[in-house]
Amino acid sequence: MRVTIAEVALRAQVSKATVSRVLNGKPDVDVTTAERVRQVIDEIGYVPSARAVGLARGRARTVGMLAPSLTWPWMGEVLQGIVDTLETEGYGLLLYTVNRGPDSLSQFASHVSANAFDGLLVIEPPDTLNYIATLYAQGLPVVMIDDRGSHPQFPSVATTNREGAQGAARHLLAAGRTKFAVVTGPVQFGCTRERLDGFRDALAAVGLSVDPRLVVDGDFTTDGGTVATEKLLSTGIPFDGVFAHNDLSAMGVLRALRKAGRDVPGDVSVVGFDDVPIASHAEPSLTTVRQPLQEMGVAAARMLLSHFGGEVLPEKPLVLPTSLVVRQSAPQI
Amino acid sequence: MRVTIAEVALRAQVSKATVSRVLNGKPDVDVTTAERVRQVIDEIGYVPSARAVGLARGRARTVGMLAPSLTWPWMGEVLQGIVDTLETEGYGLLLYTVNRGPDSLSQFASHVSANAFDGLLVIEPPDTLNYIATLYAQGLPVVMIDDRGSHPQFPSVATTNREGAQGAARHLLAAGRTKFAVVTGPVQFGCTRERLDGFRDALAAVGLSVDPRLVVDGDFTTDGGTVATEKLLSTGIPFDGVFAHNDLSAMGVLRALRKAGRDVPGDVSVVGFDDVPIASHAEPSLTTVRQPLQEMGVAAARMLLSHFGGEVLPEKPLVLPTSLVVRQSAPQI
DNA sequence: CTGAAAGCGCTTACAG
DNA sequence: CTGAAAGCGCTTACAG
Repeated sequence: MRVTIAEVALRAQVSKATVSRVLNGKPDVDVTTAERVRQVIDEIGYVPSARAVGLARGRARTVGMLAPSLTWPWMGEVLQGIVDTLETEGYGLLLYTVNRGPDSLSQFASHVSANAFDGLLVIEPPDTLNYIATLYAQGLPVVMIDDRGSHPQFPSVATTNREGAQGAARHLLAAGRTKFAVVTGPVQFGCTRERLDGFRDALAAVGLSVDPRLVVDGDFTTDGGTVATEKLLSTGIPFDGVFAHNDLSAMGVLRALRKAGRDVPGDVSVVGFDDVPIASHAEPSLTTVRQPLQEMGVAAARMLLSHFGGEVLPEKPLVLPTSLVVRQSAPQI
Repeated sequence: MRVTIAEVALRAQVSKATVSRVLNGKPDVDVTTAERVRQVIDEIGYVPSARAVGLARGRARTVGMLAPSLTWPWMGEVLQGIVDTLETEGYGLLLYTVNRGPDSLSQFASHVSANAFDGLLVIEPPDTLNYIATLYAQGLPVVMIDDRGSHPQFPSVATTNREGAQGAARHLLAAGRTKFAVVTGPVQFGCTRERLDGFRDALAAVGLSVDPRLVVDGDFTTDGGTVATEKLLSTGIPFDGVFAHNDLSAMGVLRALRKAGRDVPGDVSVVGFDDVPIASHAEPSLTTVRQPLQEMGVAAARMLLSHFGGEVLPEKPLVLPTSLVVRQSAPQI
């Protein structure tokens, strides 16, 4: 049988209200009474029912997390940051992915309506930005981890795509590279434009530019990176530095260059973006612009928690800086 | 303001009890009454409060998941299998990791006591087997995803470590390899023993064996694999096939062999275990024993769900078969 | 400082 | 077939 607050009240010879006060650290409880209640609680190992507390208070002390996929190489980092942060405050994390077609999303929607969680953390599943915006407008606290430069109209945590790309360009320049190629991310992503712009900006600052024929669309996959590189090679235009918009693409770039007999970094330097675990295991290991994924998860979770604590959610995105991780594919000179 | 069952009852001109009956598909409701209630529900978009339903019924329709780390390369696969399965049945997943020291676990314990979830899925965090066993003994439905051959005294899903290792051995034999080395997993793990035994068994069946000096302890990390391989090479004993007990180790093996000037698979064939995403991106790509991670997650979740449906949890582990994935590091001959 | 009572939003015997 | 009432296990004004 479950131990309830009534049992505690009975044994401590007080009312349930007083037990509740002690439990929640309310003021105006006699010190000795409080002590007695605490003893009883320890003795019988009482823990309040999460559901009953939630129902009475109207809050679940639970956060929902919406993620398009759990198998992406960097998702674990973000999740880990989130879970660690929430657990510290005693909050639970309800995990949703919506990759089982249309009724998948409607099921999620019903959990929202059922008030299953107090706030939502989201990594944008395809084509759900409007939906999320609606939820936010309806009063659900939402913080998005903006991995693709969507710049939503609600609170979010992002990273410095532009500055990160600038850093990549400067690093390649410092290594003496002058002829650049770019394998982009999906064109519809904001981060793709930002990374491209940043890269070009830094080159322009020293009077250089990227030959438009050496900017090839990728799709953030390894195979896409391979195909893109084959296209680059087939132009016959020489290049000695490649900036891939994510690490998976960069892996494909490495593979294609190897197949073509180009030495990395001897003939060509390669820089990726993300710093997923694979990056350090690549051959050669990958120089890349590190996204602070775990920190972004932590920041998003903190934002939501402090909102529950009474603070307003910031309108502007919280932007955490990238950093360049130098490895063999584009070594320091 | 939240729409409640009372509102529906009022508009449909019935009692809350009747609305509840319609909601839960109970028999003995007049067809036209039921229809009227359903219309009102649709009209005002009523969704029952998860907390209130949970409190009244004593069940949360939520499953807890305890995982030691979310950043392991294969964790995403397992999680994805679990979440997909639970979502299909409308169950939520509460995610816990307990890697913030001792109070981390006690916080989890209090969520257990608070009845925050109806059942627990677990990938064993270090030294928690007894604790989990206690929870199961106290009546919490538990299913463990046994990734390390712990063979717990409660329901679990596992894979064929022994047979998988046998397959690795046979594959190497078929490729004409005769002198074998092994980089093991942590010695205290059951799966390490099973993989070692299986490998030896298959060799013994054709009258071969592994030189004991060529069996080196690894620790399931890439660096551990590198160190182990350097030890193997320093023995001066020739070998032409390496079986690493997981893929991360195998990556380290590849790296060390490359550094030592040994060609893979020309001089040495290498086989790993797991088939994590990195495996296909290794250079050369890694032949490995595939663990059906996502399927194991699905199976564990299904087991729990059918238990909620009234079935008893099976005492024996559910064992899903491994399969050999042949890539360049140990090609088919 | 403390208790009785109402309320959170449902479900479930019990009557009819 | 349907409703009134009690109950799930808490919290929170309201009195005193």
